[in-house]
Amino acid sequence: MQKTVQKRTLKTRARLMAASEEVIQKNGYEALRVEEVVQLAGVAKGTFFAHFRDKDALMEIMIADKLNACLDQADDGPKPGTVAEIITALEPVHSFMTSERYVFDLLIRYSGATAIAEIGPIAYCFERYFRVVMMWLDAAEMRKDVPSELLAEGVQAFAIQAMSLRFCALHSATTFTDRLETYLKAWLTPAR
Amino acid sequence: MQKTVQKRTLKTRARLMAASEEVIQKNGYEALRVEEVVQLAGVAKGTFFAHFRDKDALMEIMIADKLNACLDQADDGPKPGTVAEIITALEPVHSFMTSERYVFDLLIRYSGATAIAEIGPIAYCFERYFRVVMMWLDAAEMRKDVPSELLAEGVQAFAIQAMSLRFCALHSATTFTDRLETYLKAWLTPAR
DNA sequence: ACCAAAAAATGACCACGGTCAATAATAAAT
DNA sequence: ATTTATTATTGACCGTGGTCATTTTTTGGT
Repeated sequence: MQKTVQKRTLKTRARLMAASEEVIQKNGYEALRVEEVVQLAGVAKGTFFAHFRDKDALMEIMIADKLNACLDQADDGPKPGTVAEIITALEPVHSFMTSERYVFDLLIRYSGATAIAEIGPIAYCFERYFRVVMMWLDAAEMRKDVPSELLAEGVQAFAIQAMSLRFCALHSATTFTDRLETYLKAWLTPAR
Repeated sequence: MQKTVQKRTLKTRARLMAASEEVIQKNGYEALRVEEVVQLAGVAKGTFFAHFRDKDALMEIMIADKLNACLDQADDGPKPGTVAEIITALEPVHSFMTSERYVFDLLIRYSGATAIAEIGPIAYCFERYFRVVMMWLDAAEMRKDVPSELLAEGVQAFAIQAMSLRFCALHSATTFTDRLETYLKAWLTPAR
């Protein structure tokens, strides 16, 4: 049982990803068509699906890539110590996550892995988001009656809630930042 | 400008909904095919789309229907006063929401209205969920440093988080109920 | 250099949601 | 009762994601 991977495989895959990147650059994520990608990459349709389980699998990779870049940015900057600073530090992340409705929906759908074996790139990003925030909280002046893992999970939950409402006309009176700040102050520094 | 609605319209619509109900009973929401519904209802495919904008629009209605029944149940029962009681009271609601991955995803996707004019049946359910919880919280012994609207929004955010993780193999060590209880205790009755 | 086996690529084909010009049924006007 | 305008239905057709038997390319052994 040998299972050599030919170098041509990597080349084809690279071509497909480059083509995808180009297509996304042009019209955004939602408008991406597999047909257009394979045509630009100069391969047959079947080849695409030999490299990616389905269209979503490609999207997961492309979106997680960008999201990781945003998380790098958040990770490299100065450690935020207050709620306002945390929100500012996460701004690029949240901004990308809500850049397209399609992107947000896909992120939510793949935020948890369905099976242990296949923790996807997006689930990994959420894990990273969680860890980054938890580290910040550990060093910051926040409530100490509950472990910081719990606090970080809560930050994630509230961020998702605030982002959801960003798409919602009913609640657009309050801005995303204001809403998230209200949530996080109440969550991280309760008065009682 | 007259716009009479023929009675045959109502009849056709009722047939379509009855057929949908039957199909869903048989194989669940995800497996529903428009073709199967129209065949069972004895109408052409085009007729379906004259009655519902798209497949999702039908799903919204069918799912919101069931969800409203669950909310009725929660609303009619005795008012819960503690975190544990609140979770118990909401159990039928959460149970239905996570009965199928497909259902949960659709709920999240339509939880907020995209435009004021078209607040859909699912967005309405979420509004209802929020109001029911807020009323309970008003009468319960919870933190009073923030308004109960905020508390209720938080409960919703945490419930969604806990439900998301229910689908996630990585976090399946903790049960849904335990996790939600941990969240809500920390949110509603912080020690400081 | 040649051959057999494994890996990769191909494109015709299918499933399914959704559209629309054409047709049929109904209601309103005379 | 007949005509006209409005509303509802039809089904052939399309776009797009995804499949799979077949063909082409690569690899390793001799």
